Amino acid sequence: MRIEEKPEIARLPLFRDMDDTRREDIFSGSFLQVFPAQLTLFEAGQQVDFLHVLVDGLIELYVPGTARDTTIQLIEPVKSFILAAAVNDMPYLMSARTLTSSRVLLVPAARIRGAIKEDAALMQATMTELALGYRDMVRALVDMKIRQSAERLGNYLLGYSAKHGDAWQFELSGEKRVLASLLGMTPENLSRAFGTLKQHGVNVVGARVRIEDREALTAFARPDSVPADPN
Amino acid sequence: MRIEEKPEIARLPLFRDMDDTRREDIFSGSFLQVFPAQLTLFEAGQQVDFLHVLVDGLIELYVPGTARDTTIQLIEPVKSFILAAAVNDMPYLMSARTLTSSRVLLVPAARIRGAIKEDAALMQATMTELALGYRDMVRALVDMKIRQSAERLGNYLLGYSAKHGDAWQFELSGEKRVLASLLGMTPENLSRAFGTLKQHGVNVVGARVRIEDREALTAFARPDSVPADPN
DNA sequence: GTCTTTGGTTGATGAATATCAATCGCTGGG
DNA sequence: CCCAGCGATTGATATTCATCAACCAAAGAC
Repeated sequence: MRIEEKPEIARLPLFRDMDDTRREDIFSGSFLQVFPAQLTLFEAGQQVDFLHVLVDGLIELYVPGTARDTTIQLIEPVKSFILAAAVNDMPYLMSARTLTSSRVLLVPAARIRGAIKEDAALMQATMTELALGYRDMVRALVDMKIRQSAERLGNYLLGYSAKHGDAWQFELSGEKRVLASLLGMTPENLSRAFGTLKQHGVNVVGARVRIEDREALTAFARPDSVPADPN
Repeated sequence: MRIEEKPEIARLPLFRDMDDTRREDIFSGSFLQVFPAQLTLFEAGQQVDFLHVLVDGLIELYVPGTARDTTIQLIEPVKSFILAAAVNDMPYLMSARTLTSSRVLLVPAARIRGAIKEDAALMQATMTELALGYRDMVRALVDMKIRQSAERLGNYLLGYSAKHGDAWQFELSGEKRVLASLLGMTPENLSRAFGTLKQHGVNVVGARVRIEDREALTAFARPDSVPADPN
């Protein structure tokens, strides 16, 4: 891959501050690949070969369970994922599949590990990313423990809005069943949760969500006092 | 603090592989402090000044909520904690309190950050710790999402056993109400969960737990196929 | 020793969520 | 056009869990 092709990748927090020639070196050993929708990229337990960067599309990270999978994170472009496994050469903890047709940059994990040792800025960025990921998981865990389903949905919508320039209306990406799994509820209860939120300033038609009364929604969902890093 | 005082600290995965003189340098700027039980060490949102290493005692990390706190992790000696916040100079995401009288090594965060830049082994160990912490949180989240309360308790007991040399009997550390909060249930339901586990090979008297039929417990609790890192 | 406190347990009840089943509505195929 | 298929929704019911209240048991105060 040539770096000029994807300046957005170079602008990712992970790669932004590192040495230019070293970044180009990393990218020269990487390749961009297109995957169709509903394709499993890797499975939990497998050996990690690549750090992944989603350039375009939508990816679901999930943990396969005997009865039913549970979604851990939805990855939207442009974002790197499974950094934790890649930098430590640990087996994948989760599986990943495309939800829509996606373009993914595959960066050989060994090359990343090598570059981290050489480049202080990359190392710092890696640690920051790992720490942010950790904090995200703590937030998700607390969310799951202290809030009930409609509140979790409300918080998700507020967070989604905040990540997209405080948009007051937007389209949900992916199927609602995936969102339900991400939020730790059944699809049936997600429907009912949307119903509950109607009384708190949220209007939903199909995948289109309108936050018509942000204040009411905020009062209902009681978001974290310390908001998540938007990145 | 002099390094000879606490060789166990030097043997922690985080510090084990780093340069000896640099480690001594870090420790020379640190100090060991004794805290009584039920003392808050720091609160969520505060500025991070120290990386903490629990030398002796028992620490609870929790997220304060409007209605009720939720316990995220119990720290047993010898173990470092809040590394993620310390290395990135982010505010604490959780609060910490002693559950018993505890001795804690306080390592100035700035000194750790400086040493990481200089010492490749320390850097590698830091990244590994961060990644392991991340994975622990993912596990806890999945546990919360896919298992019900008695199963979570069963898994906790199996994990505790595994961490302590596959002991088939042991004393629970800390109050049961804290364990209940850690496992995301009320104290009442923790009692009932122990009752349920009686039928699956677990005998409990007070804080003493005996796993009398590990196979039955395992069958009931269905632990992760990929077990957690014991460290 | 008895009393008081505190954490734990037990039982009764209600709320939240999952499950099961039926139906709706869109979309693609013929 | 009509129908088959699939995701979403709605309703009825079952399960899990929290809440509220009473009680128990161990530990400390006096």
